[in-house]
Amino acid sequence: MRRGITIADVAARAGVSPTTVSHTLSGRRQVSAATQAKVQRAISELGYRPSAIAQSLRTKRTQMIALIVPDIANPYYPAVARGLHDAVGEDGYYTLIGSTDGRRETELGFLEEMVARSVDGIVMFAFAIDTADLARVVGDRVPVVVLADVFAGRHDWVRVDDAAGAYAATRHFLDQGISEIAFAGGPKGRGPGDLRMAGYRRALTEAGLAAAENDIVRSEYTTEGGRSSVAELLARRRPPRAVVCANDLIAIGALKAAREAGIEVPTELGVAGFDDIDAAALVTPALTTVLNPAYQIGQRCGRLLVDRMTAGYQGPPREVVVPTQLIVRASG
Amino acid sequence: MRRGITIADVAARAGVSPTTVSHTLSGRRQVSAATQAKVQRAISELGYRPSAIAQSLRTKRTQMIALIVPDIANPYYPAVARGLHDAVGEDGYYTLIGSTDGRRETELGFLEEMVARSVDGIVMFAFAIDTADLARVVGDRVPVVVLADVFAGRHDWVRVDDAAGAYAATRHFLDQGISEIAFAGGPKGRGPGDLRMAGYRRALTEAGLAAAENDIVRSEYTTEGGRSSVAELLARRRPPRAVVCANDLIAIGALKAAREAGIEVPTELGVAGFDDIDAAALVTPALTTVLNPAYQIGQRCGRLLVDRMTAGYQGPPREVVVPTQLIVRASG
DNA sequence: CTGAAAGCGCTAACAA
DNA sequence: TTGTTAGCGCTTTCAG
Repeated sequence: MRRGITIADVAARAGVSPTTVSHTLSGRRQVSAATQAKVQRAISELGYRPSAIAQSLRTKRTQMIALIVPDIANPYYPAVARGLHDAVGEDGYYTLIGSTDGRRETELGFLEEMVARSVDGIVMFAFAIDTADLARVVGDRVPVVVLADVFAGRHDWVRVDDAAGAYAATRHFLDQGISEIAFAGGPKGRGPGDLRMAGYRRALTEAGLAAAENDIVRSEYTTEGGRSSVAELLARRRPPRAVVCANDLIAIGALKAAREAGIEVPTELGVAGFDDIDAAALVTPALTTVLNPAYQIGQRCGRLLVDRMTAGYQGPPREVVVPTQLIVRASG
Repeated sequence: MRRGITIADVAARAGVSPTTVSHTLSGRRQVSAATQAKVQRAISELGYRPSAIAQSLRTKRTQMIALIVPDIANPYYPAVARGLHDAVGEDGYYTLIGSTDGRRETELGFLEEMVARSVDGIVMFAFAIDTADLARVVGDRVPVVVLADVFAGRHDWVRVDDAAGAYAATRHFLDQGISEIAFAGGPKGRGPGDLRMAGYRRALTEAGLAAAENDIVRSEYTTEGGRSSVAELLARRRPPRAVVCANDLIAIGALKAAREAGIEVPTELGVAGFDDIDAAALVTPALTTVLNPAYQIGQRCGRLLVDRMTAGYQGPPREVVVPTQLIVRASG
């Protein structure tokens, strides 16, 4: 590993001061064309690249954004990461990613580390920490965009309209004249399942149908969870004609349960999912689902952050709600 | 944004020198228990966090690793990212991620940027650059692990055993007494399809069967590509009894083509994929495929890099071949 | 066991 | 239009 070339080396070679080299590079003050040429020549002859570290120490800006997610291997988050990447890339920001597994200690540790590294902004999918934690660890040192309702009103916040999405899916069945509609949710109080259930409930109520507690089953957000909870639903004396699911994996489990019970989808049972993961379009029958636009969410996070970082915006916390969209396929 | 607390503040408060604070933190020299206590108290009273930037400027180490991939939203790469993340995390390294879309200019730009930011190591899925580019931009400043055969022998290199995987899938059909086996590949010369085809060929040859050029179709690495190329195969007078596909998306397209042609899988047509993406287990029938262990690949990259970065290894470039594994499901 | 001082590579007052 | 100088916050000789 050879020693690097510094701005002083370039200055010496070009016969100017380091200041002038710095300014030719940044354009933050006038430099005569002749001098610029000399400097540029020295730079390319030496193969000089400024040290981002030294720049950061001086300017207090690192041009780095931290993205903190529970699991980067879960396909939802890479899509967010890509949206963020694309949104901030043109402003010269890069993304530092960490997976926390949704564990409190890891979430806190990662936040501390990111603050120590002076990232210019943080996008955080917080599962286990609260406002007090965030205030203590980050304070007002770094702008944060959160994706969790516990921080509502205290930080910029981006979310998908979960309730409206599930509402649309439920309406979709109602509009087909189906009224026996069940909901296959996630574990109580964890993840977005409850918000989605609220949308389902509202659609039924508006249609003059009471959502019986009986029509709601719960499981983990997995294929196996959906399979077993929906199997139970289908084994009843009066099984539902349709089931709205809290996410696509549960819905794929529902398809499996129907197949095992000899029930045909969509003629005997309509199935709707939520998220539109890649697999949704690939299963048989292809899944009707609610698009959860991860890419857009990442973009919006990026824009909120860039606004704060460039001081283009300094007002109170904003809430951005990204709309969902019903994607009708073969399952309902 | 309030001004940060520096090591000098802590030193002042604890009544010691910055040197001593530094050493209590790093443990790089003996500090008396009493002094340590004073320093720790001052640190927690002030909420001091050392600046990673200043540390990096001094020590020339950033504890950051760059991961450069064509598309972080493609589910294969996040799994690699997670493996890398987990492998280097315990050594205190964090991962900076960039998506290049496989474009030469973007790949080069990203590399330059990472060198300027003094990352301690680079993991690169190179699609468009060559050894000369890498030598010019990175030189010997930063250890690089590549995942592309054009750099063979010049950098540490990790790859999956593509040929062996496809060989195993082909053998799987041969062992069932099936000898009319086709191959649905990717575009010629792009991606791992050709290596996988070589494994397919070898299995046939070893079984005393000539692989006719006729038994090979090509398409993009997509579901639609697989659907159309396999549809053509199935429309022939003597359609194959099995098809080995260059990746899972093509294989899922093959399932679709069979369904459309009224051909039953696996009884009339066996289908095998490659990669074992999440969707492979979810389609109907579930896909028999070759596990491409992205997570492990990420881990191995991480370990190679950590070895280099900590100077635990300084020898010639190494080549790590990660084994594949046939996963038999319902499609063949 | 502890401290003083130098300097990593850069930028931004301030001065010419 | 350009240069001089003083740090940014830390680690590490070197010297007690």
